[in-house]
Amino acid sequence: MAEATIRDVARQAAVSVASVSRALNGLANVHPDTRARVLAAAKDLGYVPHAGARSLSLARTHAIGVVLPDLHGEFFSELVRGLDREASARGYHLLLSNMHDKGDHAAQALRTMHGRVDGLVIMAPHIDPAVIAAMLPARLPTVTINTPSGPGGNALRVDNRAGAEAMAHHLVALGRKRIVHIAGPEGNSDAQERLEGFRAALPSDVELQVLPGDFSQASGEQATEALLKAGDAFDAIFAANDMMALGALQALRGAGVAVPQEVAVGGFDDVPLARYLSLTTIRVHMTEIGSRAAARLIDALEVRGAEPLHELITPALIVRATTVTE
Amino acid sequence: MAEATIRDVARQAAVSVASVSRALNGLANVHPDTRARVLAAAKDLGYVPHAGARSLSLARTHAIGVVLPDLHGEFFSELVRGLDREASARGYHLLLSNMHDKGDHAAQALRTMHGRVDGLVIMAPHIDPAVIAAMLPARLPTVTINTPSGPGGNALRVDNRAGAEAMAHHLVALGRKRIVHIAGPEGNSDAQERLEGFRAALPSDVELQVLPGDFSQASGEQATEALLKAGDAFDAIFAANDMMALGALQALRGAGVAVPQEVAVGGFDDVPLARYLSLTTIRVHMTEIGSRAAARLIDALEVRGAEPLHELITPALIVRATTVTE
DNA sequence: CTGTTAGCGCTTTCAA
DNA sequence: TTGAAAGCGCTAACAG
Repeated sequence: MAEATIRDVARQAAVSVASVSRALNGLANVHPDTRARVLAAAKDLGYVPHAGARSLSLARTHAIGVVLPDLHGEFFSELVRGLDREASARGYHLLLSNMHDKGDHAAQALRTMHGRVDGLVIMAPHIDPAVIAAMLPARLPTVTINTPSGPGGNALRVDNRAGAEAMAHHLVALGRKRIVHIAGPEGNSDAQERLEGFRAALPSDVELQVLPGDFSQASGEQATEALLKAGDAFDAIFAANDMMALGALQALRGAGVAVPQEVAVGGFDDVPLARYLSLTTIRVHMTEIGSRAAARLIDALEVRGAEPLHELITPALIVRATTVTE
Repeated sequence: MAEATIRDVARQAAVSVASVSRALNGLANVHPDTRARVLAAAKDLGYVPHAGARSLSLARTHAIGVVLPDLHGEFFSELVRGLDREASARGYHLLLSNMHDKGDHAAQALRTMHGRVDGLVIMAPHIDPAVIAAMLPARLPTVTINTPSGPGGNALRVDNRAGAEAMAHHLVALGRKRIVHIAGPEGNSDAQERLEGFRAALPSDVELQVLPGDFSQASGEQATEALLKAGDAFDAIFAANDMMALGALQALRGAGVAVPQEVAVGGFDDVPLARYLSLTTIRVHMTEIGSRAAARLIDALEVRGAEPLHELITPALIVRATTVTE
């Protein structure tokens, strides 16, 4: 026996499919008796509406597509949690699609979302906005997260610049004069903005040395080890993200360098690990970003004439033991 | 102008919709010229197939539903990453649905998946399997993860018992005689199995004290503090998961108790934090579990006559600095 | 209040 | 090799 359809219910209740649809969807114009019969028949047959068919008919899926790069664990789950919280509260599902591969596979993934979702949340700090725009399935409402986009469309962005500035002011206020920045990957706009904001906020009497990194803990460790070997003097490290800062911390510890007495260390993101290890950092609340993104998208979907909006989220400086002693 | 449909393409290419369908899906029986015209027209119009309509027609969505409880961050992302890796490699999407609420909302979430997904991966260590079975949308292929299910249907389970036994043997081999177990939540089958396996593996000359916990770091910390206050002697703590073990560690450190000299500490899960903090634990590789679950489900979906299978995954003991000195 | 019917966009017999 | 048409399961006019 196949799944019961609306027609089976109609037959069993001896009414038309239209009445079943109306009864089940709680429309007003249904006689109580009819409704009762329909409900009974539906329960009897274990009828479950076919969401796919419903979507096709309504041109509404109540699902939102989520396209993410291969995020570090904590980031990923916090972001998805935020998205899910808002989405499910408002009756939407999440359709996930990691964008690990290069452009080609990603474009493919995006295309297959057409007709499955009502809108898209897309995060791509490492991809040219023009490329993204080109892949987008036509007029699908979209909100981007941390994408270096021009105007037009909804966008949520972390104010990396402001965050990095806050870190700069903090380190300078501590009297640090020879500061090292471990940068993120080249093409990454977050990384770029953090570096620029940091550099711009340093007074001229502070030396800044920039080392390459790739956001991985290992790269932070290596950069720091190289630094130590080179014998250059420095009194602070600001890594473009927490994982690299933790790597730096490890290298310093291994070399017997006192933190924060000799070298202060700051990161960016405030991953759970950072709190645990008392790392001074810039807090980026991914859960909140996720729910805001979902909220904005759903608003755009449901509220007619919702204006596209660019929202800049200012992250907060969290001072912990890697920059100050108690 | 609305989205181009297959009909627009047909008109533009001056062929029937059937030919468009055949051409676009790469069927053999299409004249090269026709195919070329269709491809040109499709590209010209920016045509993207409507996945929803396609699904309805094929009775195949190429999506798998994922129903999870509110997992701790690292768990969640690792599991989802594993699922996604396998799913996207085999051309499937993931439709997420967190099961935070009690049964009612969860059942609702499950129902709305009917007609949107081809199968379900469901994880619910805290819910009665009978309840789950009752909510399942009819004959939807399903694989359960760590669900205390009876036979029937696909199931992946971590061998909690074996893991806990390994920990017991390890602690006993270290000569520990007064061991404390901080347990997980009452209704949770993982927690239960870990306790049972642990208890069963301890020789009679070892004292075991069981304290309640709820898998949160705070509960591990509190339990340990209470223990210290009570003044009972103990030389090892085995927490039912890593987060509680970390809480215990913190409490011990705060009280100036030497780990592992005075008290050895073990956890369960091997979350990233555990590695970082050198916690002895039992490794549960969630990424692998995720991809295996997806693989099994897709096999069941695509391979005719794939036998339902119960797979027991044995986790490994990872010895680190909280139980042995180097 | 209820039933009939025409789609939603696509695939797939079945004939030609 | 192609086209016409039925149909996937549901909703929404439009008549009664």
